[in-house]
Amino acid sequence: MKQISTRFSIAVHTLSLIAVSPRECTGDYIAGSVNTNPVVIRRIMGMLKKAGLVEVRPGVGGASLLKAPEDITLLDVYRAVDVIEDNQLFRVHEGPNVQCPVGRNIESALQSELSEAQSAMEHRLAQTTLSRLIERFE
Amino acid sequence: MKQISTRFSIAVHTLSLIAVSPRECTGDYIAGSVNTNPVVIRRIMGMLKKAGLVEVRPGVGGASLLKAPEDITLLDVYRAVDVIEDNQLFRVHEGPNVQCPVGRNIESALQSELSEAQSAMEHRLAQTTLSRLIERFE
DNA sequence: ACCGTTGTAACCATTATAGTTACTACTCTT
DNA sequence: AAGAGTAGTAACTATAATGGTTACAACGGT
Repeated sequence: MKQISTRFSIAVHTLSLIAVSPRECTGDYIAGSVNTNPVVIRRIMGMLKKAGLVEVRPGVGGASLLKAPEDITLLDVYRAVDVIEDNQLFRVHEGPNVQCPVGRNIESALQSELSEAQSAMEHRLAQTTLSRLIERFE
Repeated sequence: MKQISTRFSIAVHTLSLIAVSPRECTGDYIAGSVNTNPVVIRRIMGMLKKAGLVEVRPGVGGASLLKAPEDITLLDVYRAVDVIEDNQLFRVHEGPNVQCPVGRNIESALQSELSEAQSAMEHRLAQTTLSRLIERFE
């Protein structure tokens, strides 16, 4: 199957780097640490900017956090990079046969359970802050 | 982003139908309830069979559960249909720069947090049984 | 004015998905 | 023995997300 995009892990990497690094972090520098193309980083930075997590100095270059690392959770990043469609982790097949009792009810019955499972995952993501992550490798 | 494949929800639909239906469930009948192509159902049935959840009578047709609905959880189904690759919900970017303290440590630091989040989701799936689901629409 | 940087658009190769057609193998019924 | 209906699979297709790439315009400091 498809997994959740590396956009998420790259975004966490990027934010960690900005938080930790003493020097100005340009897109190229970050790309060098992540080991990918600078455009990939710029795309992700655009999402992080839109989410209000970072600001970027255009022209001169360099990014900085808009929130303290203690106040950025993995859930914030996960949401910022728009990593699941329509905010629904599980996709449910559409148009089941409404003549059938199963077909008629499966969607709502499943959705509530799947939402619970998704929430459990996201709740756990919300418990890890960026500061907690970076303290492991400073 | 990509979401988790409808294979999962179709598999749950299929098992529910088998559990609920008084008549023999052929692939074509299930496909009619799910509203998809019979081959899609047969493929999923193959996975459910391999996981030991159902048995299918070849030739004559019809499927039946190999476990009681109380003993089949959503996690069992989710695992059976092989819905995430390598059993890792989150994909982490590969080959970060090991010269960089962030690049060197991000993978293991992230992996442990992401595994926790994934486990939280799967644990919640394990709490819902097929019987609990079907009692809502019998 | 120049240079390095950011912000995008456009394109491409790869991959998973889900539907479809087609064919073989199997079992029961007649 | 033959036929009808079903399961099992292979193969092909269209669609879409991903992640990398090139190219270029806009911006700001030296």
